[in-house]
Amino acid sequence: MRITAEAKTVTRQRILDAATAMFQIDGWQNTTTRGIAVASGIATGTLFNYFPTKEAIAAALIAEALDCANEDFPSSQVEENSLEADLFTLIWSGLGKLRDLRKFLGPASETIFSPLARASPDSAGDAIRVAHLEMVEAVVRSHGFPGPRSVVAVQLYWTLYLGVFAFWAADDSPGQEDSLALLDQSLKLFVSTLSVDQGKEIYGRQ
Amino acid sequence: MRITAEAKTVTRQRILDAATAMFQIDGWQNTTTRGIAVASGIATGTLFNYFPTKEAIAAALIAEALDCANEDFPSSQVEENSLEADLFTLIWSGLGKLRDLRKFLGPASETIFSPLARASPDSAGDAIRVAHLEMVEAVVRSHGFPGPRSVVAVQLYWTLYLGVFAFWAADDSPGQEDSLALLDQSLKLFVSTLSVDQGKEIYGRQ
DNA sequence: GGCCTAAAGTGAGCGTGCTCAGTTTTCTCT
DNA sequence: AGAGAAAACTGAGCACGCTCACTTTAGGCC
Repeated sequence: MRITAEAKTVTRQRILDAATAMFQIDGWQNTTTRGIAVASGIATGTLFNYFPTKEAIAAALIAEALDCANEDFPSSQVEENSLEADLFTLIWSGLGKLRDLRKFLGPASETIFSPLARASPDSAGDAIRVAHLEMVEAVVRSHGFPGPRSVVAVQLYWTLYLGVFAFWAADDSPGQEDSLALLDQSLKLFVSTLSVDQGKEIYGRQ
Repeated sequence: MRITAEAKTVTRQRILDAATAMFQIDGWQNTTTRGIAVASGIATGTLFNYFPTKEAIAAALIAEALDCANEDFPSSQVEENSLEADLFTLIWSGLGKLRDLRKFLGPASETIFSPLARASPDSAGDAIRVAHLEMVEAVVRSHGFPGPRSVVAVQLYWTLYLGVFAFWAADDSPGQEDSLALLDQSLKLFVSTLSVDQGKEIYGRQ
């Protein structure tokens, strides 16, 4: 069964490669599962032996890129960095890895990441969300904040992250500077809620 | 053409009524456009003379409810209220009007509101977003903050609002108290960014 | 090699959301 | 009222994502 297993990973990769190319050229909507299957040299049905849904294909591409960024992260961590700076590095490098996929990420992610429709908790994007939140949790703890966060705090973080993600995916400002500003702002807000959670009403407004 | 026009509004309402019932009973996914058409006593094709997409039907229901809340709002405004309190009233009463639709709002809104997929700017949910943002803009101005907001500020608000909306739609805590907490927190954050805008004049008026 | 089991692959077919050429109804004008 | 134009309605049909009963192939065992 060794040869078969190898063949499967090869086929899987052929699917991902074909999908990447087709998504980039024709966009998310115009790329059909039939098309991906043909381009990968397999039948339609076979495609769904590898990925349960069309979204799962995109999710696999995204997960791969973000995992790569997550692995890079610890080495780029510097002790003196603030929590904000560390989170910034983590998130921005993640987005960097996704740059090639950016053009079709918006439409594709709609179904994958949407915080709405929690009805299907085992969806394709759930693993990505959990993995990312674990990374963030680790970073937050490493800066001396107590864990685990409350439901509200986690929800707030994920909301802000998705907002940045969505904005970045469609951001055509030079160097994505608008996205940088939004990320900066969003992280400030998130970090400030952590202080409130701790019980210190540090967070002053007005 | 007067009779026809009346007949059209009647039919339109029959569609909306049938859709509401079916969405509530069978859920968003299990309700088909064919089914709605039959229940409304029209052909499938005719349904799409009234609403361009399935999402547009749900969007119409949502828009109706929110418009209703928007109309109620000015009367419930008290001069001494803080900006935060006013926004809270506006948003919470909007969600209140949506209570009946709550069960299927999540799945339906996914496609309607997703901040991702900005590719189709004339989508069904766009009008709702614009209308809501105008209301918020008006409230913010009435409290002495300068408008119009920067792209980043607006994006941030909409992100937070969607986060609250999504959480609320799936929130089964008694009295939706978790949603209340999240909304409270989110509004604090948003208001604080307005202050920052004013102070540093980075993202401020144009 | 010659079986046998299970894994892998297949593609016709199902149920969607949505379209559009053709039909029916409604309104206008004389 | 009758004819013509415009508006509204119709449902067969398309393309899609996905399924599943079936066929083909691979690997272990004698």
